[in-house]
Amino acid sequence: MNLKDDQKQGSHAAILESARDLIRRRGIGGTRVADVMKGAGLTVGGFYAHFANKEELVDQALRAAGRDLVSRVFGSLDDVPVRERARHAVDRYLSPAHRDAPACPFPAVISEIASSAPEHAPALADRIEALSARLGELLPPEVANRRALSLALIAMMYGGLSMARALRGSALSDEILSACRSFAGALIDGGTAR
Amino acid sequence: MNLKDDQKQGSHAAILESARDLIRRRGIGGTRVADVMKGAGLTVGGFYAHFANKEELVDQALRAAGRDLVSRVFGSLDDVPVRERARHAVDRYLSPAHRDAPACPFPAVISEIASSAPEHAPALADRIEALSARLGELLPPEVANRRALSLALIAMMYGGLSMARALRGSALSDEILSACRSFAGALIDGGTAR
DNA sequence: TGTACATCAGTGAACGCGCGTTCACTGATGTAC
DNA sequence: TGTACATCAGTGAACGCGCGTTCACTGATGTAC
Repeated sequence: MNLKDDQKQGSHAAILESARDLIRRRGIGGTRVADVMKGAGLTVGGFYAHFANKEELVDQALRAAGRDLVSRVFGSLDDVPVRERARHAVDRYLSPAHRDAPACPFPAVISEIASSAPEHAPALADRIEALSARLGELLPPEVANRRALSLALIAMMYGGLSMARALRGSALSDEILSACRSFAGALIDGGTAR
Repeated sequence: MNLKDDQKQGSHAAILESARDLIRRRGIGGTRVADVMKGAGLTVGGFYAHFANKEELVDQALRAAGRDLVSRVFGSLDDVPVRERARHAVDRYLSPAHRDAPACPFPAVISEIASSAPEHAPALADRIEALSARLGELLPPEVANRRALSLALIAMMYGGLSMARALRGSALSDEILSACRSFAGALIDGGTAR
């Protein structure tokens, strides 16, 4: 592993990082290869020495961003009481802070996958499975139908965050986040009694 | 009102209808002006006699599609018992049939509004308000916090449908829809007891 | 150690294509007399 | 009623721009001897 290789590896990581950031903020269609490279401190031409094409970059960026989300929003909850962990994670995801500086790529990307980029559906499915498995672990111990509840919660979290992002700056945006936090909490707690 | 005017009005309506259909299926970015006109049985050039630009078309199409949704998915529930109406509407929205032939433009559009088409945010806000008002009316009479519950339900419906559409064709897609139907129902019924 | 050559990450201009928009033109409908 | 002209919805080719991709080139790093 010589200097050249180190350099190339570093560039590769920087390109991926830049892509993740842009995709989160602008979606797939809104992310330009030239901008990704600029964000990594490079110029367009070099891109194709790192990735076969934009599609490959997007796929890898989506998977990386999804992994990141699981560990950042749903991780480090060890010092939170067991039965409050899920609620904690949900509140974190549905916070105004997360709306404004999203760590989650899905809101910007799911509808594109549905309507114009079906080639990324497998990456999405993988990430949703991972997310739901993780959220399932966080649910209070008595919950029986963990998987179904996780999926429904993810739908509400994703849906609420997406709408809130689209309406950023309005009172309605905050209202949606808070309504979702409150009823997601009700589902988590109610779930313990069923 | 002569023949020419009739003709132009008819074309105008056909263009809007075609745009609504394409937007629902492909989103804003995926909808080409030329395709819209083709769908209306016309050619590109004539478009600008009807709309100032693509943006104006999209805005009007979104508003029309939203109105349509409210009346089609949340309408004609008169013969359903009062306390089952909301559940009925939610089930209809979250059905596989609606996933595959969407009457709802939001899944294809919300993330675009968030990331690259903020000019349509007002149209979206209007439609969400209308939807939540309508869903609020359908909730069982005892529900207190109608507005918050409506918003949370809309988030879950929208989120679930969007994910299901992106994953169309997989078992996970059906699973998400059914999980959302079930927990939306729990929220509606649980809401009556609170 | 020094010299000549090879490798290869990155540059930046150019290419091709798709798509929104423009515009000169057509032909059917409407109006004047 | 018929004829000449005006209007105007719609046509289709062309334009301009943005963006993904290509490619000849540069210059720094690595290798052979």
